[in-house]
Amino acid sequence: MNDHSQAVAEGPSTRDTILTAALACFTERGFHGTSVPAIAREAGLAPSSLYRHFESKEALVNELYRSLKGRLMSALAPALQGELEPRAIFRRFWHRLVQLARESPEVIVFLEHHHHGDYLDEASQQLEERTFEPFYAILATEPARAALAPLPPEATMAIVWGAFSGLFRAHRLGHLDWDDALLAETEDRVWRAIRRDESR
Amino acid sequence: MNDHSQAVAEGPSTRDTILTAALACFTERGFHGTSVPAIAREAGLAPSSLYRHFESKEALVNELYRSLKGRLMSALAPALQGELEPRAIFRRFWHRLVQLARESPEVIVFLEHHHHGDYLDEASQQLEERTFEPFYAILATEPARAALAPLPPEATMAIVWGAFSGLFRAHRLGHLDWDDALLAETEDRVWRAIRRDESR
Amino acid sequence: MNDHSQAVAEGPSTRDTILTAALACFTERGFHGTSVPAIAREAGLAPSSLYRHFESKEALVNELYRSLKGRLMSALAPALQGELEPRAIFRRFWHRLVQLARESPEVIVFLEHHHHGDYLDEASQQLEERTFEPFYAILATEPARAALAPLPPEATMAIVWGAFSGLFRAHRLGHLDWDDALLAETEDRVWRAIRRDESR
Amino acid sequence: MNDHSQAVAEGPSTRDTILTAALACFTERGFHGTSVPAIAREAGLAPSSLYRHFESKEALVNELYRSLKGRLMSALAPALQGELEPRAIFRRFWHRLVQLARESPEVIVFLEHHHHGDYLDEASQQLEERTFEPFYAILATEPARAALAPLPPEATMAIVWGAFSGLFRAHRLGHLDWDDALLAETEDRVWRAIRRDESR
DNA sequence: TATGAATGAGCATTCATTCAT
DNA sequence: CATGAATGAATGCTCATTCAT
Repeated sequence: MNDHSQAVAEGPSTRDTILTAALACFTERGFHGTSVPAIAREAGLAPSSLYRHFESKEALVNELYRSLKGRLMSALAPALQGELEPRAIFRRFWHRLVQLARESPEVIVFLEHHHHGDYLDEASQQLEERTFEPFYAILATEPARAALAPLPPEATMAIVWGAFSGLFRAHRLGHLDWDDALLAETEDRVWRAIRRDESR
Repeated sequence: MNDHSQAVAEGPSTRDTILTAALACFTERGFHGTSVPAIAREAGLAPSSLYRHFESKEALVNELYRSLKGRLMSALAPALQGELEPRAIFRRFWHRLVQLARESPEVIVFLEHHHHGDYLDEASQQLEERTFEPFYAILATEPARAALAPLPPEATMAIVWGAFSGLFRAHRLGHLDWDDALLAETEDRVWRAIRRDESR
Repeated sequence: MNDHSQAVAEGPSTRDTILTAALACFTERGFHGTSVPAIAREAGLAPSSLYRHFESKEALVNELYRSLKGRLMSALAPALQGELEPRAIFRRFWHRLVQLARESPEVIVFLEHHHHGDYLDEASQQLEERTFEPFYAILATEPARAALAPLPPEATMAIVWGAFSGLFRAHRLGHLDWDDALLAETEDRVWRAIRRDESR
Repeated sequence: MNDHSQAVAEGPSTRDTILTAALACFTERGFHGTSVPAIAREAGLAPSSLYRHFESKEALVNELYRSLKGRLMSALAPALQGELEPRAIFRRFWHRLVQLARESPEVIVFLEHHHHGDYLDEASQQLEERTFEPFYAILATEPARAALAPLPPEATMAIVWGAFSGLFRAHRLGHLDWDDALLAETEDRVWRAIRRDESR
């Protein structure tokens, strides 16, 4: 059951320690504001040791970026499972998003801070494009078109994500207490922005 | 008419040249990603010459930050002049915002990118808080409370600014053509998000 | 007469100080064995100051290489002026070479040590090819062909330069006192190696 | 016939693999230009594994240096066996040298490149001095003194080795095709440089 | 025997800044 | 006012080496 014969309580791998440290640093100060020694310090390693695990600082952000995009995508994916009625999908989408933001706010902060840096490689940039692909696919379906305002899909997504991001930031800065009531209320509000007028 | 006795066609002051160059650099690569030599190059000066006009790189961002916050604030201020009916205020607010984003997108990009960097001094941070003060004041008035959804003012502002910011970013990335029709449509959409249900 | 109105006794330019320091270091330890801080120390500067004068360590070696190749070439050039009889040319060639080796042995050491390093750029490598061009041209003339052994020109040059280089090295290591007598004797000896048998 | 009881087809020992890899690297880039990881890569080992076989990078060059000096010395030794007439000795000496250069050019390149590096230890440096000892001994004998030009023995050796080295380098760079004819011709030429005038 | 992990020292280079001119 | 020269500090990264496994 374990690759050792004894059930040792293994701590996180060095690699993961570094990723966690890097996430903290990049989130707080951005890519250029974070030095490799700073990450190493946070991880409790010598700077040179980072290079056994990552080829370069750039390779490190990219790895992190992809990993967090992955977490975002898999957090959102279940929103498309179950009842496919637009209103329900949106509700699940918003709830998943808020849940992720509550559990792992650094994921959101990092991703908001790091899209389109020139240090992101091709793979990361392509991933960026693909993040919302399944949702764009849904937006193109007939039921969705019937339920939603006749906006370009990108505009719809921009409003939703933008509103979420604005609320998240206000919460982060302590301006807003994002409790369940507010969560429900804002979800409803954003839905009103994007739904077709006569719809529920 | 001129501060010199002769009517010389003066270009922008060196100081302004530097600010413009710095805006371009900071907007593209962020504070930590921008070096003083890079700004100097953009401004057509020697790096050392910058220090005749600004005490340090930090002083420069702060000055720039305040100047651009000022531009944002004075772009929005007229939204509060004239008819004070909430719907109308919001319409003017949104239109002013989009107009600024069209004319000087760097202002928006810079401000979105640079709030809450640790290089911002006390004055800048206080300015950040005060940006929307007059609008928060309006939100507190009776007519506004009657017209708008019963959200915390910060939530209302977060939704509005967030949606705008999301649309702006999509436009910047070429995902969205933000023409007048879309401007009008999105304005209406965001209004629906924040208005009290039964209101227009 | 001077670019300043006063006849100031100017020391060598910083640039030249660096080149001299670099020559000493590269000669003693080679390119890879010489660190930029070492050169800076030798030049009495901070390491970072080197970069105001040279773009990189590589740019520095290349500059040095070209400069010393130039000194070698202009030391040898006069060997082709005056009487063009092969024996006389060779004598002048050898004397010039030895004179340079006596006055500036580092030039010879450096050039012997640094041809064909992978840090030499295109320009330097082309210069390497051209060093002996005028002498190859002479070797192709009728009088030279008549006076010299029927060897490929490259073989003739290889023997001459090789013998010189061997003697120079022995001298450097203290194995040989290269006085005028030995100079004359070795010149005669090398000539015997390359002359046509029946010639003087 | 084998040091194991079974007739296993053993490849070269790891130690030899390392020496071979190191030879290739040092020959191409010099001591300081070659990193331990580079040697390890060439040898198909992990860098740390080198230290099981050699105490340090310096110990490795020194071992290599001595081994190759040994190969040079034993390649030349037979030149002193058989007929001891100076002309014949020289001919065998030259032929042996060229043969070694053809079979194992890296030996020559390495030795030319690595005499007198400061990383050579006492033992290696003493070996350097002793390389040509038997030939210096011969040069001191009566028959040799009678047959050779009255040059200091070091000068004679310098001319011979230098000429060889020059020809070898020209060959390496592709400037010269060192076939048997040229071999014979150059041998004759160098002999003419060092023989006493009236001798054959 | 071989290796993966780790690290202190060092390297080439850039940066923000100062200062004499 | 503008600059060239200079520099201490720091950056991203590599290296030679050690050690536990």
